[in-house]
Formats: sequence, C-alpha cells, structure tokens
Amino acid sequence: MELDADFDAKLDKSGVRFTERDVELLEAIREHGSLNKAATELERSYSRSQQRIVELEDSFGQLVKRQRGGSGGGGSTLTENSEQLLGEFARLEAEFTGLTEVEETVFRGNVIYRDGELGTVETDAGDIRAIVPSVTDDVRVAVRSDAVTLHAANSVPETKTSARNQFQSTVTDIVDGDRLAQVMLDIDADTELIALVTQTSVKTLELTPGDAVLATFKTAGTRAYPVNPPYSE
Amino acid sequence: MELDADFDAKLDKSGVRFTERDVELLEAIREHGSLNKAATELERSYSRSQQRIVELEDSFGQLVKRQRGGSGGGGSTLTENSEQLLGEFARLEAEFTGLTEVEETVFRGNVIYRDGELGTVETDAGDIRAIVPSVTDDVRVAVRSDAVTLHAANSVPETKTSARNQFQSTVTDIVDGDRLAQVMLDIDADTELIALVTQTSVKTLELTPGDAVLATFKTAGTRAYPVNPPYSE
DNA sequence: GTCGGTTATATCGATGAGGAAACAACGGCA
DNA sequence: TGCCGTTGTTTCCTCATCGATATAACCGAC
Repeated sequence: MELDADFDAKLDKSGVRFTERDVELLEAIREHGSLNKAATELERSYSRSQQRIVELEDSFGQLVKRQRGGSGGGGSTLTENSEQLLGEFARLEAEFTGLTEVEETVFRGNVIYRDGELGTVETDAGDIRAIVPSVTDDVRVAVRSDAVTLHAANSVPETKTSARNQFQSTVTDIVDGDRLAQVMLDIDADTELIALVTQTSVKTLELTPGDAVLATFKTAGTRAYPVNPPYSE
Repeated sequence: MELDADFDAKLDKSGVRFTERDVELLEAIREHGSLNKAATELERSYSRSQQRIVELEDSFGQLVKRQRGGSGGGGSTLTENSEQLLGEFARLEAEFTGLTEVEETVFRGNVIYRDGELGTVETDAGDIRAIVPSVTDDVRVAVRSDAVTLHAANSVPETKTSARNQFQSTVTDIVDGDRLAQVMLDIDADTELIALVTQTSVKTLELTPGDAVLATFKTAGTRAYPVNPPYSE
C-alpha cells in the first residue's frame, strides 16, 4: 500500500483550536436549526456540544445565536462571524488538500550560495534558486508540478520575468488526466521534471513527445528542506 | 488576537498514522543510539515507545534496528527506510508550513463555465480560469502570492505559455521583506493582487509604484472553493 | 396557565492514550 | 561465568475527552 499524506487543519485563536469536528457541529446547527438536533444527528452528547460552543465563543466571539424558549421551544442559528470562520477553514482545507494531491519533482543537492533566506542549490539538473533552510547545505528541492510554467521554446528568451528558474527541456511523455495533463520533461538529469498544465495548454503549445519547451518556475515558490533533520542543538 | 492557521501533518499507511510525535521518537533514537535513552530523554515511558515502534513497523516496515544484549547492553539505530520516511515527512511539513506563511489574494465570484474539474470564474477583476468545485457556482478563488509571475509589460504578449491567467496591472506598492518582496498590483478590482517575488526580480524588472506590469498565474495552480451558503436551505 | 422543545448545567461512567513499575531475555565483554 | 545496560512484555494506574443522564430555566403559542 502507498504512503498517503494527510493532515488535520486547525485555526487557532487565543489558545483555542477550531477543528474539523467543530466544523461538523456548526454545519449541523445551520442545517437543523437547533443545537439539540445537531448533536443528536451527529450522535454526540448535547451537553458536550453545548459546552464546546461556549468554549469556542470564549475565543472566537459569538458563533451561534441561541434562543431558549419561544416558538418551537427556541433554536439556534449561525452568526455571520461563524460563517466567515467556516469559510476560512474551508479555504485552508482546500489548499492543504491541493498540496497532498499534486505531484512534485524532488532534486537532491547542495546549497552553494546563500543570500538570506534565499539560496542557490546545485543539483544534477543544474542550479536552482530556492528558499533554503539555514541549518544545513545538504538539501532536497521540491518543485510542485502546478508551479511549473511551460513556454514555446522558440519564444523570446524570458529575461524580463520574475521566474528565476528556467530550464530548456524536451517533452518525454504526456500523461493525460481529466482536464489536466502531466507533462514529463527531460532536463538532462536523472529525474524528470513534471509540469501540470491544462489540456488547453497542451494544444496551444502543440506539445508532443520529443518537442523542445522552456520550463520556468519561481524562486519564491520553490522550497528546499534538509535531507536529514540535523541532530544538533 | 489574530486567527492562526495550523496543521498536524500525517503519513498514513495501512491504517497507521505516522505523526510528529513519531518523528520526535525516531530522531531521539538516532541521536541517543538507544530506544531506552530516547524515551527517557523525551520523558516518555519506555514500554509505550517500544510498543509504538512495533506498531509502526507493522505497517511501514523495519524502522529501527534494535539489538538486545551485546556491547554496552545493545542499542538501536535507524534504518534507511526510516530515514526516507523522516525525509518525506519533513517535505510534507515544509509544504504545509509554506502554505500557512504565504499571503494570498482571494476573489469572490461565480463559475460561469465548466469543463470537467476546470472552470471559469467571473470576478470583479475579470475572468479567472481555475480548478473549481462541482457542488456550487458561488465560489472564492485563492491565488497564492508565490504563484504569481511578473513580466515586463512591454514584453511580447504571452500567448505561447501555459499560464492561462494573465492580467495587465499597475504596481501600487512594494513591501520589502528580507530577500523577498510583496508587490501589490492594481488589476482594476476591489482587491489588489499580491505577487511574492525576489528582490532580484524587482531590480531586473525595474519595478516601482506606478509601473505597468503583466501578472500571470496558472490554471492548475489556482483553486476555487465553495462559499458557504450563508442562509440557504 | 399549560404545553413543548429548546438551551443551560452538573454529575457519573465509558473509553482510550500514555505513564510507572516490575521482570525476563539477551549477548558482548572482562 | 557473572556483569550490565539494553530490548521485550505484562500489569496496573492516571488523565483527558466524550457520552449518558437528570434537572432546571426559558418563552412563544395555544
């Protein structure tokens, strides 16, 4: 079985952690109109759920407008503040999910030049500008396939751009997905660089295996990390 | 106090989750050469730690070479397999961390065209091609600042590229960081687009407030996510 | 005023993760 | 052969989280 990257997203505020579990509770309240029904539906105890809401509101401000007594016995609705919190959480989760799903190419190399948090990593594919860790020179550089932009090889040399990493490459294979395609690129190294582009781009650039193409990616979007976390201190 | 995005990274295999806590244990073993000393150093019980190792190895294969008896009573060292697992985890954490630290611009809009998982989102900044959710048309589009590439405005129109989102913009401000800079861009919308680029790029492109510049970012790297239905259903 | 379903609150119990302690087995080494 | 500091294993305990239950307070509708 394959190694499967996963995560638990959280939003912290004043020491309280808003988690996936809280999202479920709030959404159930929105759906059912009462904290009681929400807890029942989720098969959770009402008392704990109610206490959790109070605890969250201590840090995050009012999340649920609760009415005790009245028409239908009362009920609960979400505040606008609550909706914003849910939106923020959804965004975070979507981003994390995106990270775990996208292929990336990893190059092993050494930091041969440093300039603050930036640096140049020497790899068998050539030098790569990236954000480098300060603890060690022995690093790996990860290039996300959705961060690699392709350009027609005969286009003007891309000097006037903020993409500081540029590689002349040859298309070796195109792996078609639904509407996206992974373009495998030979950049004269052991590892192939992968670029995730739309099928539209494949057509526009008229990409077929064997074609020359210019691959670029930004320094700011490229991150190096230590090969082995140093056991220093 | 500010909302603080956080996460717990995990690597799953056969139902067992490798977490930050396991990383600490393995690294302590590497540092101290014995499971016993590692557990003591981390102020954990030896028995639990040993059981955890066995549990992990059940799914992930041998992680720790343990010798009972012998010179010095024995000891433990990490396997190559273990080092690779640690490397993979470090990479994942680095990516997640990067995500929580990078600014992004969020546009609200509606999906006006769909093509499988891709789509066009109409926003006040214009149409944006992105990966869109299938559940709703009411979305927000997040553009990571480290995914936005800048080009000299007088450069040839970028038709031959896989960056399908292109905006002619005006630099309104440049916020200098250490070696990176956030370039704030007016794209004729309420929200300013932020591009994170190196100081080198700022110089190369001779960027100053008021300048025209072409900002591009890829469809495959742009993700839309549902806006929570405020009070529907 | 009564009804009814809700929120609010306290107490007890179940569950699971991890710690504490004890002890056997191991195997180079003097 | 005995020593010593490991690994392996078991039993019992602690603690935190959550469910289960009971009870009171609430208030519009009838």
